[in-house]
Amino acid sequence: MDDTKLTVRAVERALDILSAFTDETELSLTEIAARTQLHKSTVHRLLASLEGKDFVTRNAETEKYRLGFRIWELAANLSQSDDPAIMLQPEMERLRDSLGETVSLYVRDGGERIRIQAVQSNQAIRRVAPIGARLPLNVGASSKVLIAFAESEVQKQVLEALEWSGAAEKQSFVRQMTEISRFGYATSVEEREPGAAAVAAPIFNRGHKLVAALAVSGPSNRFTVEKMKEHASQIIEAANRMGKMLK
Amino acid sequence: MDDTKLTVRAVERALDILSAFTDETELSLTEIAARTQLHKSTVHRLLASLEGKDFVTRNAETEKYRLGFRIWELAANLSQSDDPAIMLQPEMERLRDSLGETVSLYVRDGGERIRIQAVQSNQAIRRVAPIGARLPLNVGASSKVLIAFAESEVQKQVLEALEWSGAAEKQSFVRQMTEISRFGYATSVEEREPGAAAVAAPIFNRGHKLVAALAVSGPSNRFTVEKMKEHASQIIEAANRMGKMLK
DNA sequence: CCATGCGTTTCATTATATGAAACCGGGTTT
DNA sequence: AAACCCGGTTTCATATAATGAAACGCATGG
Repeated sequence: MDDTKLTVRAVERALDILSAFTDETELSLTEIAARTQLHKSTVHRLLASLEGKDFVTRNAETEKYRLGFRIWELAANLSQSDDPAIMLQPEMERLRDSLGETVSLYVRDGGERIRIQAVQSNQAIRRVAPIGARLPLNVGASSKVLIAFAESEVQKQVLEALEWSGAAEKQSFVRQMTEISRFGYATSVEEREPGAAAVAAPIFNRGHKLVAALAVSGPSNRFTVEKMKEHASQIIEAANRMGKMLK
Repeated sequence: MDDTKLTVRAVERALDILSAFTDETELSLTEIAARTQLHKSTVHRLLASLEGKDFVTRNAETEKYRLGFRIWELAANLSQSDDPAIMLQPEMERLRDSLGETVSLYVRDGGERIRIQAVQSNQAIRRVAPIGARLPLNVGASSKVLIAFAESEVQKQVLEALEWSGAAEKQSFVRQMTEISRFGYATSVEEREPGAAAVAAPIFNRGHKLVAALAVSGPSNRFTVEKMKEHASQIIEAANRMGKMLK
């Protein structure tokens, strides 16, 4: 076992303990021990350290542990961050590393969608589209998302833009939209570019307003429909997390 | 050196690193090392652990470290807490342990103030007042705070209630109010109870609305005017932190 | 009164965190 | 270019410090 550890086990364990509080707001020592698969004694010591630094406190009534005020302090100094494109980048990289495909971020600007951030897949064959690119809003997974979750007014506009096309087209369009808003994500296969496929999910800010679409895209032979469905929930989760960062 | 350590040093250090981000949103490894008085190598290992668990990430541009999304996750699950009296209790205990005096929390209800939470000094001689007690709004440090930082309408009401008293009284009252709102805290010595003194600071929620007054009180011989002034900033800080927890 | 469950403490044993020093890469200066 | 500096990263010998089994204290309640 020489897979050189460049991390500190005790710290990782302590952080696991903190992470346990994503599910529950209050946990007893033994509950924590159970969740983290650590021995009581260890958890106790770790909790003592966390409590000493005010990362957790005990509810004097229930004797259980909960997150301490230091988390607030950190979170406070955190939300005032600046450029969303930069803020969201780390999370996008996480997703890229997890799925191995290019991840992009789009916003809607009138009848266009603009690619405001991207982290490239590091695989040999990959989709490329420059940051800042202005793309049509009528094709592509992210476009659909940006429409399906937009205010109804925007949707009306888009529908009117379809004026020239047949009633069947319109109907299909409407059905697609309802489906997307139902499942929470959209897919596209070779819509804008031959050989390219993508999944996209909406990003809502803390005020529940649609602000962007998060898209994962790759070559359609590698990025099959099954794979896309398989990854959808993960992408949606990432989008949710990202949304929480935006006010 | 047998002062039994029931804490884990590595963890404490890691938490110190996290705490460093209360001041700055972005720090480089060496900056952190300087602040925490730890050796580069150690910081590096600790940061690797923190990064692995997504408590910090690196801004891909600047190569510097910043807080990771796990902090958001935690903070998110944190803010939905329920009863302010319970939420704020740990922070009040901190203050009590630091100053050694009884800490109370008051809200205004019409022409009264209500004590909604308290953590007692553990010293022999101590001020006592039961939770839920409804007290007059015209005397006491916390009363003054609850008036001085209230909407002007409330202040007008209180002033009208002083109708019967002389113009000099009124003027003195107004001057006191402006002073309090200027310095951010109020004091009282033997106003409501002989032998008792108190300092109070306002608690504003995240919407900058006055929601409560935080008071520290003790016997006036022990809790002198000098001591009160000395502790004022600490009390104000605690009140600020507590306010951040309330939406 | 004895079981049960939880938090806390002790303690020997060894894994494991530590920090000095060396290393690496990329800028900047000479 | 060579030399230098300055971040970040890795290595490695050392003893420090984290570990977990077990025991303890202390409630609660069967």
